[in-house]
Amino acid sequence: MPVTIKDVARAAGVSVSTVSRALAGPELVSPATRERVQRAAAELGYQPNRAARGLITGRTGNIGLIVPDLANPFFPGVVKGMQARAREADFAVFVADTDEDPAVEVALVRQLAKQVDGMVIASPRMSEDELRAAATETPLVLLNRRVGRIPSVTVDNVDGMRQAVAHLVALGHRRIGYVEGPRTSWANRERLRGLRAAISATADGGADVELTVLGSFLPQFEGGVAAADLAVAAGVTAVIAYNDLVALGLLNRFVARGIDVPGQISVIGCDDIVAAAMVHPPLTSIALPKEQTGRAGVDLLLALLKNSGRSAVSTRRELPAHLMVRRSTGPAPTAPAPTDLP
Amino acid sequence: MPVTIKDVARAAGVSVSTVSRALAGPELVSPATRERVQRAAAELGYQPNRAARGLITGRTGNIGLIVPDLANPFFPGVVKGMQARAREADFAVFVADTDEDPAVEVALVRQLAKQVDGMVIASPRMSEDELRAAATETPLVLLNRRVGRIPSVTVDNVDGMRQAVAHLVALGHRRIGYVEGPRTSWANRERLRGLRAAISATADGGADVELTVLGSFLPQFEGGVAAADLAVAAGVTAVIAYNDLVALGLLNRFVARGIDVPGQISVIGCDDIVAAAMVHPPLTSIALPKEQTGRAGVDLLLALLKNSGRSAVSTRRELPAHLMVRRSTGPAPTAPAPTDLP
DNA sequence: GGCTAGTCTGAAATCGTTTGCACAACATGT
DNA sequence: ACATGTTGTGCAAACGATTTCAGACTAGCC
Repeated sequence: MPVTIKDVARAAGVSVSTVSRALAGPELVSPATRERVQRAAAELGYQPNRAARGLITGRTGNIGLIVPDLANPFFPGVVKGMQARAREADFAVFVADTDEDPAVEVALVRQLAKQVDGMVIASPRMSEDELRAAATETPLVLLNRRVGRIPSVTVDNVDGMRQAVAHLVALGHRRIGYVEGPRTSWANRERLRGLRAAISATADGGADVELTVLGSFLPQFEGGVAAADLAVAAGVTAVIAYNDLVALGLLNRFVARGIDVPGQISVIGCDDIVAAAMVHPPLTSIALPKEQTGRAGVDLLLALLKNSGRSAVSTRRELPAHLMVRRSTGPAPTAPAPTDLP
Repeated sequence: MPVTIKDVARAAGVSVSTVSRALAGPELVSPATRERVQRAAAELGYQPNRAARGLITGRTGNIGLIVPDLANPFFPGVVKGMQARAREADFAVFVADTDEDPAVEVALVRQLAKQVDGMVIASPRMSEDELRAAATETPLVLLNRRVGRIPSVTVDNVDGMRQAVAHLVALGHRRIGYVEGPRTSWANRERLRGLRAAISATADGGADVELTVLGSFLPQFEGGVAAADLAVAAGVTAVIAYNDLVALGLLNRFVARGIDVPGQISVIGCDDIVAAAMVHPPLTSIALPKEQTGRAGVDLLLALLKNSGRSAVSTRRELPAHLMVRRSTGPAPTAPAPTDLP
């Protein structure tokens, strides 16, 4: 029932090899036959059988994406970007979710590797060695993380933090808290580094800005809820959270305790997930270009596949972050720090 | 480099046919050789080449999932469920996002159909005829929608609404609003139907409960923001929204206008997305079993594939909904309706 | 012991495509 | 005219599995 290359060959009055060539490399056949073949193929609605092609070329036409948790609103954006770009290049995308479990992650990479030409993996959890090992087995692009010479797409966390700090300092904040995510997270370390750099880059060399690091906490809503009280106890006037989920947890707990945001304490998140704009007050957040991250990941992977293993020309992409200022940040309170509140 | 069936055959001292049989149907070979072959396969780490298998069997081992918008937090849950169930059955899942565009949807179904053995589609937008047509071309399971005899997984929206109405009525509410989603959405019609049924099922036959239908609105945050003022103007004491995104929009606008929730007006959403529990006040919502929906979708599809087209035994699954009561609903205000407020 | 039935196994065909090789046709340079 | 390239095309061999068919062997029965 399905139309094969033979049908096209018969219809065009040529051999199957000619059909194959006419459709693959336009240079390999005469213009006349190419035309004839292409018309025949179009008329019959011919679609090459991917299994057959894959069998001989050794390629699947698929790429894999591994994310720790699809329910984290950061990732759907990335998936969308990947989809779009992959479709343009006639690739299909397998998405796999590891439920934040590094063991599952490793197993999944193994399993998926057989079914795809390469994979993009957003994995804060896997160890560097495991990643390096995986990278030797299959073309690999890392998202939001750098390990050795493995191609990666990252966001300029340091600059994002610079913007956040500049914003807070301009508002008069001098006692800033940072709620850490998982210590093993590359992004977490990077953000902390950026934070410190940003502070020492302020007007007075950062002398009068005090940074309190809290954590680490789970990168989820509950983590933020748990961290909120510590932030209050620490007497900071502004908190920057590892990500938006944590920031929402903070916000939630502050409201529950009757602490005014941003009147008494300002909150900044990271990722700019959709929910950030939906809460009250709307959350100021460091926006990461999610879709672009996905697209760039595919781009790098495609380049990698083209060079079939040798390191691509541009093996790293760093994307800009930018601060979305909303209502959860405001002037620092002049009154005593919220320590002595209910 | 990769280990093929030949390698296993050589290692086990048998022919490739025997290896194939030993691994596929344990009954087809003698226990002794089966044992030998299986050990050899395990030792070599043999993984059958899916392209080769697909070429001869005509199956890909993949299934497709089409969703309107991955950024809608309802879907990641569904994806997770599908993933999990599909992996158990040794299938891989292609996920495609249509950006809420019915045209893209149709094109995508066509394209994807060639690459998968069947697909699960959550499509409020495609027309019934298009869906019927698609169903003849490839095994298909519908999510949250029923069309003719196409297998489907739905949630008991009617019962969900019954619970919501019972909850509100018990709290003393008599003037209830419903914010409609897209009129073309099957789920929207179903929910409205359930709502009406639930009201006429109340103690007094629904005589003193008044339902105001508002809309329709986009099934997104902005839709809720837009609907909020209408709800206030209509003088209802409780609003049920088409989904949680809309409900969050309502909540947001109410807070912005200084209207107390649930003091002056109660809000109920639908879907129970993660963000529902993260806002203030936490949103009462009709929870749909997202992961289970995904799993059930795969189950039905697998059954469909086994019967290779003929209608499966159980061609429909209806899953229960249940109301998650949180803080956005409370006793109806005894004071005059909020109409005459700022 | 010979015939039949049953159980296991292997050889070979097959799926639809790509690609190395050979060959034909024709143009080019001498 | 002949060797030499160049260009376009077809034949046939892969790729790695499944599956049909037939053969080998064992066992059972008269």
